Amino acid sequence: MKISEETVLKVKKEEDVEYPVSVKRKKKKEEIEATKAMKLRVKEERMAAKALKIKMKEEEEQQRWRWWEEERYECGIKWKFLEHKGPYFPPEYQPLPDNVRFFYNGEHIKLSPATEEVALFFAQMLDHEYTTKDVFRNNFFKDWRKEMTHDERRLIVDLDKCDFGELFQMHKDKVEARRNMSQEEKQAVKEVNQKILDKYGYCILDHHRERIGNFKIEPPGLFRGRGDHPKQGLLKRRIQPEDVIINCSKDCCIPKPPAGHQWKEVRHDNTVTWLASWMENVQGSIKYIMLNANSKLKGEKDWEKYEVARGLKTCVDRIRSEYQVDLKSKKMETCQRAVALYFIDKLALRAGNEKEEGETADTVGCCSLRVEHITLHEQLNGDKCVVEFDFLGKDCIRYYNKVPVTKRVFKNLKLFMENKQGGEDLFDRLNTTLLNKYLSSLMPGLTAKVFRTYNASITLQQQLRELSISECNHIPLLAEKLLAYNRANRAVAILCNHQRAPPKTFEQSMANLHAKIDHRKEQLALARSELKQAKKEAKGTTDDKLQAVLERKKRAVQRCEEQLLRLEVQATDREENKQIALGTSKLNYLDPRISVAWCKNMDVPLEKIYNKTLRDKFAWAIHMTNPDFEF
DNA sequence: GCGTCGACTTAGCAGCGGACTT
DNA sequence: AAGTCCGCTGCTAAGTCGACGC
Repeated sequence: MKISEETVLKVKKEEDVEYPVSVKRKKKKEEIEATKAMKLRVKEERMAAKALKIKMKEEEEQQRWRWWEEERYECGIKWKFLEHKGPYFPPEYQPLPDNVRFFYNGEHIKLSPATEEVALFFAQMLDHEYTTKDVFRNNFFKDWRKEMTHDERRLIVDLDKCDFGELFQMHKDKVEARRNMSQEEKQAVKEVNQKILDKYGYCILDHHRERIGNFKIEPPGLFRGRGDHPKQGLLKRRIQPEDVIINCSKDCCIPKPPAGHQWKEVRHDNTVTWLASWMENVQGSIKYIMLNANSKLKGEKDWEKYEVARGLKTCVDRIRSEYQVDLKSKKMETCQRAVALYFIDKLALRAGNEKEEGETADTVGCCSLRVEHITLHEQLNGDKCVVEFDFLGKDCIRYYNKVPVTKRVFKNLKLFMENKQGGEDLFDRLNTTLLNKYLSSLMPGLTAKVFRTYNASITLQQQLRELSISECNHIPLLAEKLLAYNRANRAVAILCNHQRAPPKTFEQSMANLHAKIDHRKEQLALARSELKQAKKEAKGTTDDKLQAVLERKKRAVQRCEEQLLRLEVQATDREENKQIALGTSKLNYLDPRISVAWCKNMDVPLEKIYNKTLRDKFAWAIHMTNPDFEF
């Protein structure tokens, strides 16, 4: 500290030394030359980097498999050749050093490796809210005891008497150490990861190298369910090669299991898209290794999904009038089906499959709605026949909405709720199978979720049309066009109830942005007064210098105005987006061709809307879409 | 018909790293 | 050069929906 202060003083002193004017000038000139040269160099480097980027992009584009220009395989066949290296397994557990101790009831206990590993899973989560929940703690403790040796199990009988403090500290230290790694160390880690990716991250599918989505076996740990999950805290077992089924071509180089191990099975099923699978022990479901979203297999399916949704566009009117008629049906099943479909269509609710009680958190969709999830209001805030929805949907995200409905729907709902307790099903004669059977009879491929895709995409298209007509008198800036796009996107996200927790730093970053805006406003005021002054001085003269100054000041004001507008637009966008997640709809619900066509029409670079991942995923749409595309 | 299984899509979040600011 | 911020990516849980077996 002291040294640096002295240095600063010294430097300052040197600056103060009086040189003869000529020397000063020369020095100044040299400095200017040096900075000029440096700026040039930086500029050149940037240009070179840019050129390289463009070249890489072109090369990548050349190599891209244009599967959408090829003929499709016969129904059900997903590939003709598939070769891969099998999944990547997480590293084996490394027992703790002796100086990291576990205490039970104040007494140091050396745990067996298996017990210790599970203890560490818990210790690592101690700063998480999970570990304070009874269900989590009880589940963890139950499963932990299963891993213990006979003696450990006899001794360790109360989780509250366990002291994981040193394990927790070690974990925190490790996180800290990782954060503080030097550039070289970080680089080394990066290279190791790259090697793993190069080896395990790709497969060969019908002569093309395709990226695998999740090529890593999920590491063991404690199950983190969402919401009030009855199984939270249970031990998620370590997966061994003996648990894994490999799927690949008969005539390919069969992946080798890790040394000393064997696969559960190697099969050659080209009617499925997965490369490997295993059974997960917490829920008993099957997990898969599959291809990346930019692959042919995923892309073709995605394209098909949007084509089905577009198919709905041509018959949605017919379907709507049909369920309007069905609302009056005497048959309970038909009547309930009509109301459910009305909700699915109007509110973009999910289908709502039945779930096994006690196995998962208590969430519902349309068909599984219970009486307690809706409240009927004959009159609410000036609207008649209002249905108030309040339930937990997928991922325990709350759906809360007050919706005016038709008299008929309202009357039907009253009927469905008659003589029922809150915990009973609203649609007791309906389930998703029944609903989907009916839907597929109306149009091939039509299911409940198609309505979500259809309504999301059609909403985007309509909103883009409405919002892109500029309300102001100037040519819209890029930022304003993007705000319009985001608003259209947001309308969809709200429809589909795609929420997010407000970012932890939201208030702070908002305040920062407003401070920036205020600063910019001051600058603008200053620029304006300077412009006024310049105008005054230039008035009546033809002095070139003064005219040039005037022009410069004019431009400065304009620049300031634009920057201010850009910041204000950004603030609006961010504020409106506080609790809304745009990503999910962009990724899963919005036909990319709508966005691509809009970008072309509005002269907006696609990169402003889609990041690299999305551009790769939607390469098919980017290639085939003309500006006149209509969903 | 009904329940279960299997395959595949949809979902939010944590952590990381690169861009941007100071 | 260091610090901050924010978008991207990976992760994996949680849905949908058809097939299959009884």
